[in-house]
Order: sequence, then structure tokens, then C-alpha cells
Amino acid sequence: MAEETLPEQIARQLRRDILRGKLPPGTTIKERDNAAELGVSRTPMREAIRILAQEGLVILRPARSPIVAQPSIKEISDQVTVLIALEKLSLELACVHATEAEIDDLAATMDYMDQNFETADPLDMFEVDMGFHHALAVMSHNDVIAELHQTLMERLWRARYMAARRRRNRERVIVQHGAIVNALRARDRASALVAIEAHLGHLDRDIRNVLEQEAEAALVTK
Amino acid sequence: MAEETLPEQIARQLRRDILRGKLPPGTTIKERDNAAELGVSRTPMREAIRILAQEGLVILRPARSPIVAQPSIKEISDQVTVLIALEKLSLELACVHATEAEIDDLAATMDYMDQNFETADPLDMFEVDMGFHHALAVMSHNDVIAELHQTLMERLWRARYMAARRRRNRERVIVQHGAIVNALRARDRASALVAIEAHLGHLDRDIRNVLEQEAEAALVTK
DNA sequence: CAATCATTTTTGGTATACCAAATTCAAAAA
DNA sequence: TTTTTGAATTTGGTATACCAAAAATGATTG
Repeated sequence: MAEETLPEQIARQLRRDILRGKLPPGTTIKERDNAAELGVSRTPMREAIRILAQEGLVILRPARSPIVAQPSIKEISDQVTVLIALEKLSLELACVHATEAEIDDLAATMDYMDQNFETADPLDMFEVDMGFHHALAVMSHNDVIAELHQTLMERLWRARYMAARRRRNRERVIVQHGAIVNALRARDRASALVAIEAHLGHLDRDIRNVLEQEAEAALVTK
Repeated sequence: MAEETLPEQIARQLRRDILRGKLPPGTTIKERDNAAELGVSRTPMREAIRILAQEGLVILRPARSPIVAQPSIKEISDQVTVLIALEKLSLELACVHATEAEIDDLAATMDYMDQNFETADPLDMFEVDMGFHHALAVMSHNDVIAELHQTLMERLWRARYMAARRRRNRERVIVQHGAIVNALRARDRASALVAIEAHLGHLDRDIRNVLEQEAEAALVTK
């Protein structure tokens, strides 16, 4: 069991191609051609395209081929704003609802990051970091928050991918994560909010820097 | 222009039937039967069902008929939590980004509510009230917030429908809305937050009361 | 040469046919 | 009578055929 439906498989394949740049923004997704290329019929391909549209990766146009979305800087920025707000809310709720076991797990993730920060691949480490943040969302014990957080993280994959390549300040990340875990253990909402605001402020700045760089690069190539 | 696609029309029809109780929770949605009933084929019906699944109104089960969802009290409560957080964030952003024209429109909506509160149908008035709140989300000038707000409001339609039948305190609503508009005009984030927290606290309580009543009613009928 | 209109082609939307998995129900055996 | 098994039916998943609208192409006319 635990199988993935055909449309989901197709969606995953397409998602990969889009995020890796094989299908650059603006590319048309013709359901007939793409279906033939993957050896499936139009029906599941159609459904896969709807899934990606829901995720914001492709844009549906009435009576026109769907195209790969080109998220504007503002869109990404808006998403970051909401992501940060969600994480702050998560942490507040987690201070009340998180179990001790969950906090232990979070601390373990933090220790893992601490010990492997220098040796691991920066991209892998970024994934672990995002796992840390998603764990916070889950610890809110509010399924809507956890789900939205997941969605936003997926939509921000490309921006995160770019941001992950930058060298990150190990001390800063570890110390900030530690402050968050300690505040959680103490069930201290005020301290937790201070800690996560400091941490997320850096995330915000990192992503904005990447966006600015990309915008400049785009100008130069014109 | 402004046409609605066939799947959207079907989805709207089904949504209506579900929310009005014609299709109670637990009902199976057989795509063949439902398609025939509406005189369309399975393909658009299938797509309509996916739309409703995305909205959380129906649950898809692998290799089984989709069924009308029965949102648990916790789910609704979780949604209200996020809705409230989004509105608070909206208001903060609106203090910075809202245009004077938008604030004027908001004030006009408020005046309309003030003058028609007693005469209009309570349900209509509740719709206007929700329009007021969604306007706040739009005034954040953050499309992600506006979209999420819309989605949550749709998912909470039933709870809102129930809550709308209760007699509401005119003075309270008008005064609270007025405080919000005034804070916006003054671009005063702190006052705005105080005002909306007071207002949303009542919304939260209203919905929780309805949920408790429904839970009790469910117990009795068992 | 440019513009416009008709024709052909492309493409998404819809209907339908086919298949496989799952459920149901009846018959047979214990 | 109860349980088991297998055949028939139901139902979602997939493939394909058809249609209408939109786009592209090209010919014709000013």
C-alpha cells in the first residue's frame, strides 16, 4: 500500500523539472505533448497540472495552455511575510500545547545541526533547518497551521534553494535555535517570541538579499 | 467575459448542496451518479470534486468514493485561530499600506451596516460584516493573505452561517468597527491591534458557542 | 507592401469507453 | 446456522475520441 497515485507521480516529476529549471518560467505546459512524453494519457496529466496550479507553480489560463509561473518578487515577499507570521503564531501555541517529547525531538534536531554544521552539505543542512521550523508548526497542534506552513515552504522552495547556498553563521543559528528551545521548555511565550523574531528577521533578510541579487542579475542580462 | 468554467459551476452547485445540508456529512459522492444527475460527464464532475476536496468540503479516499467531510470541532477551531491571526496581521500591514481611498470604502461599508443593522436580514448583514473583514485582508496589499483569508472564510461558511443567526449587539459591532477605521486613518498600529483583538475575541466566542451547542445537540440525538 | 479576412492547425474542454480494484451478495460447505 | 469463497456489480482510474474556440498561417485585396 502507501502508493502514490499516477497524477501525483506526474505532478512530482513536473515539479522537479520546474524547480530545477528544466522548465523555465513562461514555458507552456501542453497537456497533450507532456502526456505523450511521459507515456500517460491526458486525463492524469490534466489532474497533475491542476495540482501544480494549486501549488502556484503553474498558471491556468482559460482556453489557453497553462504556463510555468514566474513568481514576482512581491509574491515571494508576501509569502515570506505570512510564513513568518505563521511561525510566530506556531511558537506561541507550542508554548502551551507542545509535549515534552516533541520538545526533546526538537532539541535533538538542534544538536544534530550543531554537530554536523561544518561537515554536511549546506543544502542538506538547510533542509534540516526547515525541518526544525516545520516541527515548530506541527507542535502548535493546529493542523491548519501545519498544513499552511508546509504549503508555503513548498512554494518558497526556489528562494530557499538560492538562500541555502549562502554561507550561514553557525553560531548565530545554533544560539537562536537554542533560545527557542529553552523558551519552549520554560513555556515562556514572551521569550519565545523574542527569540524567534530575532531568528526570522535573519531569514527575511537572507531571502530579500537573494531576491535583490536576482533582480539585479535580470537587469544586467537585458 | 467573466465566465465560469463548467467544473466551477458544478463545484458551486455541490458546495451549495453540502453547505445547505442537502448532502449531509458522510454522504458518498459517486462521480458517475452525480454527473448523470446534473447532465454532465464524469470529467468535469471529477474536477469539481477535486476543487471541493481542496476546499476541505469533501474527503478523497484512494480507490473509494469521495465523501462529504465532517469537520471536527477542532478543525473549525483551528481555522478560526488562523483566521484571527491573519486578520491581525492584515490590520498591521494595512496601517502601513492601505490607501486613503480604501479606508474611505471601508468607512462606507461601516456606515451602511450602521444604518441598516436593524432592518436588514441578519444573514445579509453578516455577509456585509464578512466583507468588512475581507476588505481588511485586501488592504494589507499582501495577496497571499487576501487569498488565504478568502479560503478560510469559505471553509468556515457553515459555522458562520450558524453564528449569523444569533442576535448581535449593534452598538458593540459598530463601535468596534469604528475603532478599527479610526486607528487605520491615524496609521496607529497599536490602537488598531487593540481594537481588532477586542472585536475578534467576540467572533471567537460566538463561534465556539455555536460549536458547543452543536456538540450538545449531537449528544442528545444519540 | 501592408492589412485584413478566411482557412487550417493547435489545444484545451468534454464525453465516452474500457479496465482493474474493491465491494457485495449468494451459494455451497462445514 | 455460520463461514467461506467466488462471481457479479459497483466504482474510481485511465485512455481515447470528438468538439469548439483560439491561434497561426497564408492568400487576397487595398
